[in-house]
Formats: sequence, structure tokens, C-alpha cells
Amino acid sequence: MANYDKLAKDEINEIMMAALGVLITKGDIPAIPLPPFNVEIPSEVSHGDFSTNLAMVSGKAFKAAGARFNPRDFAAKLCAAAELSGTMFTHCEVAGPGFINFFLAPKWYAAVVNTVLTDKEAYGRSNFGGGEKVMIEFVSANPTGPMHMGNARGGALGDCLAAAMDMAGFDVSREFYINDAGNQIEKFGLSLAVRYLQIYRGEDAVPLPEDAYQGEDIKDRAKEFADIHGDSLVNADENELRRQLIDFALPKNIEKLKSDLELYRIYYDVWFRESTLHEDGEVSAVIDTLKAKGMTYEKDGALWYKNAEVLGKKLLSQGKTPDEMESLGLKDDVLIRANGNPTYFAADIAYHYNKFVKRGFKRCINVWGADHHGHVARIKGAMDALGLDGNKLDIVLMQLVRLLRDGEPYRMSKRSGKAITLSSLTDEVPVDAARFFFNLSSPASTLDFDLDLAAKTTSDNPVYYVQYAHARICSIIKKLAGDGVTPRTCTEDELCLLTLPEELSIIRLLAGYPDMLIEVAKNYDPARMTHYAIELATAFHKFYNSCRVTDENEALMQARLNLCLAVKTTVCSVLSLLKVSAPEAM
RNA sequence: GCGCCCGUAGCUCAGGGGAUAGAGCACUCGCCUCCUAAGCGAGGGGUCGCGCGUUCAAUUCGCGCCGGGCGUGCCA
Repeated sequence: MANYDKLAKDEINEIMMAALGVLITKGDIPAIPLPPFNVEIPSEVSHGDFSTNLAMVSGKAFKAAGARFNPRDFAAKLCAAAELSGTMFTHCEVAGPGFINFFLAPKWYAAVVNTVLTDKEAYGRSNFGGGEKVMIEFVSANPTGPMHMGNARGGALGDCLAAAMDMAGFDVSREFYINDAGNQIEKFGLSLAVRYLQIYRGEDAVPLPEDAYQGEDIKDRAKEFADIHGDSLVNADENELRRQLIDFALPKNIEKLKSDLELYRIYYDVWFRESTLHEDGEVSAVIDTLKAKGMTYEKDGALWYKNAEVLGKKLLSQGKTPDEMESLGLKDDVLIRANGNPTYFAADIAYHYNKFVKRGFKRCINVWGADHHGHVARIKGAMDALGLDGNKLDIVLMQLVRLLRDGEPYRMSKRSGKAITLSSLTDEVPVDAARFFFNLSSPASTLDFDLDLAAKTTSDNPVYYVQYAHARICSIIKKLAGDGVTPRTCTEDELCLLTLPEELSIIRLLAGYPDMLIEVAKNYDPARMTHYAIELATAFHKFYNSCRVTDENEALMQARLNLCLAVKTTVCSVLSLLKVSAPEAM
């Protein structure tokens, strides 16, 4: 659980507070409250290991108190008053416009390496989440057809986010919501029925409606059904035919979703069926609750939810004027259609109520395609309307995927059913590469997925760059083992032999691993993991080129071997969170 | 119209109040008698879309434009 970056930052905070106390006691500075200050890691190594802006942010407070102020002078006073003996720092200095830069003692670096080796695969784990019960719902692809590239991105994103949040101390549950009820299932039945009848009556006799599912997969399922039942249902009641087709095809589609996702190394804790919400009366219960709260009304034969009122109140409390709200064009939403069927929205409210109330999740995260963003405010608002807290429902909006082949955009048309499916993607691109690629950009950026690049097994492909670092370490270990050298525990003094810039920059990265995972959890951005993996691999490759492990000095050799093992541990850890393999040889 | 996301090197993208803005690809030139050259080093390449504001400090925050994507259903 050790986090050396945090320890260092906390210590600088204490050192600075103590220094302020000294200056106040001596009467050098007035005893006035100062604003919060940052301790950060400078991007430039010559600026030290940690840096604080305390002197610069204090200007306003001093001037307000009528004191003369110069940030560099104040920084110099703080530096002089800073007591560093017994801390993890050797010295500090004033730099630039008034930064105070701190320099770490060698024993800090030694402790980091030692901690990684002691904690092993647990290194990086923290208690940031405090064991909070969190659900991450992702992919939730429509079971009426195959998954597409957007689902693939959502899968890689949600799964890796879940893994990182687990490391950051959350109690994470992965869930797939199966939309096995409602309009699209009706449409599914209709489409299947048409395809089935076409087999026996010809395509011209039974035309496929415009709004039906056009994909080949529907034909395939109809064919499979026909192979079993023959033409025995051609003259059956239309509704009976559809029902039988749905009962036949839906489980097959769900199984296909499962197996495709498993190929993709994604396993869920729960596959939740929308239909259970209807069968158990949870949808009508939640509608009744909204009714009882006066949040509904009837119009044109349908039951409406007062979405505009809920969102309007929220915006008013945020300081919007009624005129501004007018221009937003807030609209109400239908819960029960005039035909008596509840909408998807109604089921979704019941579903999220179920997550929070029935199953007790403290926080729910949904990974959605950006094309669903219009749904975000109203579902969160609906939670508020039910007396829950919409802020506990976080939606990660993921921008769409643009496929490139031969450098040209590869058009995906859902209507014609010519989307690239997840299973055809796994045929073409190794899973390691695909998972890595999908997590290379943050969710908010549209992603260009270059099919040719991802399929390449050359250095162009960043996933191999990282895996290669791991393979090289394994190779070193193997070589040394052949020479009769086995890794042993090093003393602090021995680890302090690691002093070269190439060695120290690796250790800085190792120390930052726990915080990186916390940032992923905070920002819902697993792309930081691939970036980190690339950075660590880069640092290692540089080390590899400038330092040899097989050194004549036994102590230094062991220290470097320890460093290699620490890198191996951390690379394996981040790759395992990404569910990318770490080959021992390439 | 309104809402959300994006605009940083030729291309794909990081960074996210701080000190000289980064990486990969592509281009040029070096480095294997030595733990894997799927690697490393050096070089060129930028008004961080434009303008105004907040701040000691803005590529980063706010507002307004411009450009691109996506929404704006009794679809999901």
C-alpha cells in the first residue's frame, strides 16, 4: 500500500508548514492565513524531484495584509527555515519565479525498489476507494445482432476501468444489461419472421420493411430455425411464428455476445435481463412511485414524466434564468406509450433504481456511446425525482470509433448491416493489440482505429514496444541464471548504488504507479494506463542501452537486477490490468 | 436553433494554472566482437483554431466566435 510519491508530497507539506511557523515566530512574516498550495513533480529533472508553488500563491494574501512581497525573497526565507534533517530530502532551492524545488535522498529510491519487490503483484494497490461498492455497466450491446466497433471500444474501456478501480480500492462489479424486452425485440421477431418466410416464398413475395434489421445475421438465424422446423410454421399465426423465432434466436445471440466478449477477455459478474424488471413489476412500481410524487401526467393517451420540471429546478438552483432555460427547450418524456407498453426510458429508471436501492451500489458508472448523451441528464434527473442522488450515477461518454483501412475511413453502415463486427475484428487484429489500441485515447476523443497498424507485428505498434521491454528483462534474468547468478535481496546501501539518470527515472516512474491508478479511477480514464506502460517501457529501453546488468561489481549487478525485477513486476501489473499478455520471449 | 465532445508538429495523439509544450509514425544521420536492433542516440519540424477576460503566471480556467463529429423520437 506504500505510495512514495504521496509520502514525499505529504512530507513537503509538513516541512513547509513548519517553516512558516518558524518565520512567524521570528516575526519575519505576519501571521496571516495563506491559500492552499501545490506540491508537484516538475517535468524538467533539473528542477528537482518535487516542487511547491507556496511562495507564489501567497502574494495576494501578503499584499492584502499590507506587507511588502516578493515571491523569490519569500521562497528564500522558506528554504532557509526548512528543516530537512531526518526527512527524505537532501536539500531544497529557490528557482524560476519563486518555486521551491526539493531533491530526494538516495534512500528514497532504494525504498521504492524494495517496496515493489516486497509487494509484488499487489504493488500499486491503494485504499483510495475505501471499499466503496461500485458497479460498472458497459457494452450492454443490443442482443438483436452482432457487436460493432463501438461495443469493442466500450468493452476495452469498461473492463480496464474496472480493473484499475479495483486496484484503487473499490469493490467493483462488472455488469452487462441485456435489452431483451421492448420494441427492438418486437422488431427482431418481425425481421426474423420475414427472413424465414422469404426462404419458402421468395424475397419478392415477402419484402423486408425499411425499419427492420437488415443484417445477414438475421438471415442466418432464420435459416438455422428453418433447418430444424422446416416449413411447418409458414402458415402459422404471425405472432406465434415471431414468438418461436425470438425464443429460438435470442438465447443464441446472447450466447454469442458472451463468447465474443470472452474471446476479448471480458467476463462479467452479472448479466442482467431487462425482461426481469417487467416480470417482477419493478417497472410499474417505479412508475407508481413517480406518480405518487406527482411527477407524471397523462396526455394523448400516454403517461408522461415531468422531465422539464426536474431539470428546470436543477438549472434554476445553478443560477440559470428562466429565459436561458426556455432556449434549452427542455422536454418531457413518455413513460407509458398510448399502446400501453412502457418505454425504454421507464425500464431504465427501474433498472437504475434496482442498482441503487435493491442491490445497494453506492455508485454506478455507465459506459455509453456519445450518441446516447441526450439521455444522460434525464436519467440522472429521474434518480433525483425518485429521491435518490443523480450525482451517484456517472456516465462515461465515449466518442465513436472511426475505422481506417489503407489510411482511408472505412464506412460503417448500421442500416445495411455492414458494420465491422467484434468477431471479425478479433479475426483480423490480435486481442492484445486491440485492447491496447482502444485504450490509447481518452474516452472523450474520437478514436481512429487503424486496422493495418493494429494488425502489424512491428515496432510501429506500441503494444509490442511494451511487451518487448518485458521480454528483454526476462532475457536478462535467464542469461544471468545461466551464469549461475540468481537475484537476491539487496541492502539499502546496495540499492543506493543506482544513481544514473536512466536508473533514477525508472524508479520515479515506479513510485508513480499507485497515483496513476488513482487518477484512472478519479477521471474514469484508463488511457493513462497505456501511456504509463509506454513511458515505463521507454525508460527501461533507455536504461538497457546505456547500462549493463552483468557488471563486474556484484553489488551493482544485484541492484540493477533488483531494478529489472521491479520493472518486470510493474509492467506485468499494468499489462494484466489491460489484460494484455506479457510474453517472456519475442 | 439548442445541447454534448473535439481542435496541440506533415499524420495519430498525450499533457491540463506554472519554469525551455511532449511521444509515436514519417523524413535525415549515427549505434550490435557486449544481457533480444520489435531497441537506443542526434537532427529538422509548433502564432497549443481565433478573440476578449480572470490571474503574480493561461496552451490549460471563463465568455464569445470559427471549424469538425454526435445528438435533439410514444427508437434504444
